[in-house]
Amino acid sequence: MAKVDLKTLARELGVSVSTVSKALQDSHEISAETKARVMELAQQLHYQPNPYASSLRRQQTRNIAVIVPEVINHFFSLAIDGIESVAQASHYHVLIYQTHDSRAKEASICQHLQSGRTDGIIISLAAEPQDFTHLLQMHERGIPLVFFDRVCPLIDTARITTDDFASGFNATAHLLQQGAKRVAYLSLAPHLSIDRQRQEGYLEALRQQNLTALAQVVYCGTHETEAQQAIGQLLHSPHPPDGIFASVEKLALATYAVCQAQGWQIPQRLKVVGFANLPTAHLLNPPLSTVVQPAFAMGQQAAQTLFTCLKTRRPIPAQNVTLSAVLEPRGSSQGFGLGKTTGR
Amino acid sequence: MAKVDLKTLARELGVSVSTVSKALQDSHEISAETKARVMELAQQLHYQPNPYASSLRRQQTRNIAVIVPEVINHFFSLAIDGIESVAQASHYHVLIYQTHDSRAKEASICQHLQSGRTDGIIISLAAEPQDFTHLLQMHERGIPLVFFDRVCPLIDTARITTDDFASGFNATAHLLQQGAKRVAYLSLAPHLSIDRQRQEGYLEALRQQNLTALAQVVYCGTHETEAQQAIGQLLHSPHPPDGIFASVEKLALATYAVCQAQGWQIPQRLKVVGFANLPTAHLLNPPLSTVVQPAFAMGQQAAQTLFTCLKTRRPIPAQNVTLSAVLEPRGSSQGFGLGKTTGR
DNA sequence: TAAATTTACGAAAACGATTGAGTGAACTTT
DNA sequence: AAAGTTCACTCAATCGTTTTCGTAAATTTA
Repeated sequence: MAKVDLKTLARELGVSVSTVSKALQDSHEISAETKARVMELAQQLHYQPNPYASSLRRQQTRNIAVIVPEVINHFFSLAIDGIESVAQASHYHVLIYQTHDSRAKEASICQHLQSGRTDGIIISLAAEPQDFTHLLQMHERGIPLVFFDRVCPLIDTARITTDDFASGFNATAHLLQQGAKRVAYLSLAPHLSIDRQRQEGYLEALRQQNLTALAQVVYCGTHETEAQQAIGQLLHSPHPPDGIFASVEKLALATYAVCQAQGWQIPQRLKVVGFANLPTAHLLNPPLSTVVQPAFAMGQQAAQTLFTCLKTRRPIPAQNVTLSAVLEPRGSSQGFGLGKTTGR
Repeated sequence: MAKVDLKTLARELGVSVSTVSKALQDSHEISAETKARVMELAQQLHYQPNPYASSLRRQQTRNIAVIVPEVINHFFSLAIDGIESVAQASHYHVLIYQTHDSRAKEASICQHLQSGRTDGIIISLAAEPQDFTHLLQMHERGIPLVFFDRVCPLIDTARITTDDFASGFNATAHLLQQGAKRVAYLSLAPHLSIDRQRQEGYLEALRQQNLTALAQVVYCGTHETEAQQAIGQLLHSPHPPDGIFASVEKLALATYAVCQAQGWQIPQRLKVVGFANLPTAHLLNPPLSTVVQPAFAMGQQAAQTLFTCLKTRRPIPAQNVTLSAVLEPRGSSQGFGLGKTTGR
């Protein structure tokens, strides 16, 4: 089948290219009759306007970029799901990029996106120690930017997050309430916005119980094996913890793996709570107590924020949108004789 | 910061636009000295060619589309991971679309992609009963198409799959070997390529043990709650199974959920094997025996196939690439006194 | 040294859609 | 009925690159 463009339609109908173009955009300068004729032929020949010609002329692409550490993380794939849903409804197209938590990759991706390939960017930062020049550069170029979850504090734009401090506090308080005395905090990358805030919440919960002296923050990094090593060492330290608050899903699972390998009973010997969006949390052995972020809604929110600004051609306002995460207590943090936690 | 295009560079350097363009492409018609001057200024001003102008002229976009049922399925997110990795290395950009298993959405997405927004498409089909006209239309228009996992048998192009028949056979044989007598097959959508083949394998395994009479195929659909209902009914039928082979991850998890809710012990009362790419399979209660597909490699393979054809501007050859899935036996299918299955 | 070739660049026409300005004809208005 | 409006189009420039063709000058060849 040959390609069909405006010229094709125009020739076929015996009118000019501009008439066809305007008719398809329902312009008032075109008569109802002509519009109908144009529309019909367009339908019949399955005419689709070339988005690149259109982009070039209009200076907008209807593409957005989504940059995340990795798509195989349930939190991020849920967020992408949310973004994609809104995008499809708003007739935007979603480009996906992964940083694998590398700053260099993140920077390189941003570099490429300076070209105008997208109308805006939704990003959750890589864990690797950062300078933010690549982001600042984009911001200065006026490329609309929306952060979610792992945000950049230096750039004044929209930021969609959850209440990490409160979640950190609640998770830790819950562990203490269930009878844990020595709760350790597993950190992914200490300079990451979410990590810092969750850690602050954790520390505050300890402080309120005068347990600050027992605080223990363990840096685990982004690599599975390193994380397991760090956790293994923690369990074999002179004063091992009896509770663990994992700041991210990966670390909660690493804890399970280490405990399984070394025969530590959860929750008898070690109570565990972790941030996680696992669909299998309640099927684990034991069911994992989680802090669940509304990842899908965050994605939707981020996309919505971006699209409304794009539509009105206004720059993104510097606003923080905070959704709440919920603590779902399950078997992995269950204390004994101290009241119940629901099973599910 | 003002936008910088070829004209800017040309003006600044006192040469023509075409010279700059050619210099940046390292054309032989430009002297080494001029090239150097152009390159330097381009670097300095962070020049990025406008991809849409370029696409328009060159008739290729360096975008590809990936259409999957949903990104929050570990199999698909792993595949996307693989695709994105190859794409980034090959300087392609990846557009993501979800069908949520709806034929209408799939058709609508395909309709939009006729516009030339992408150079090619990688797709895994929606589960909903299909006619394939939207796919045939794209194929006729000459849009390069690569299928993975859920393929379309009617279109002669590249198909990346796993050996579903063998996997179905092995999974079923394993259940029988572990002592199950009555193995049921949980089907997602009977007209789906993968479902049919896995079912064939299942039936063949029963046949070899003269158990064809006990075959039981249960259609569960794509909805979580419907699936759980169907499974619940199965367990309460006059002759309930003592083994279940779930054709997809979702159904394996639904089985767990139903068993947990109704107190059926796995594997004592019901042995379970399912296709799954869960990172938590070994942490479930009990650990889930899985058929694991090399999702990442499949994604890579699909992308690689597409890119090499795009590069050589040849149409996609009609080839089937079959990778093998591996059966990982765990606690959920463990028999007693009939030999061991490894733990992990 | 005249002719042929190479070198290094510029002019201009695409790619396909959008859009402001221009244009006859039909229709109002006074 | 002359002047002004509206209607329904067409013309042509434009978006930023790419690429073919043309052409002076420099270089090589006969």
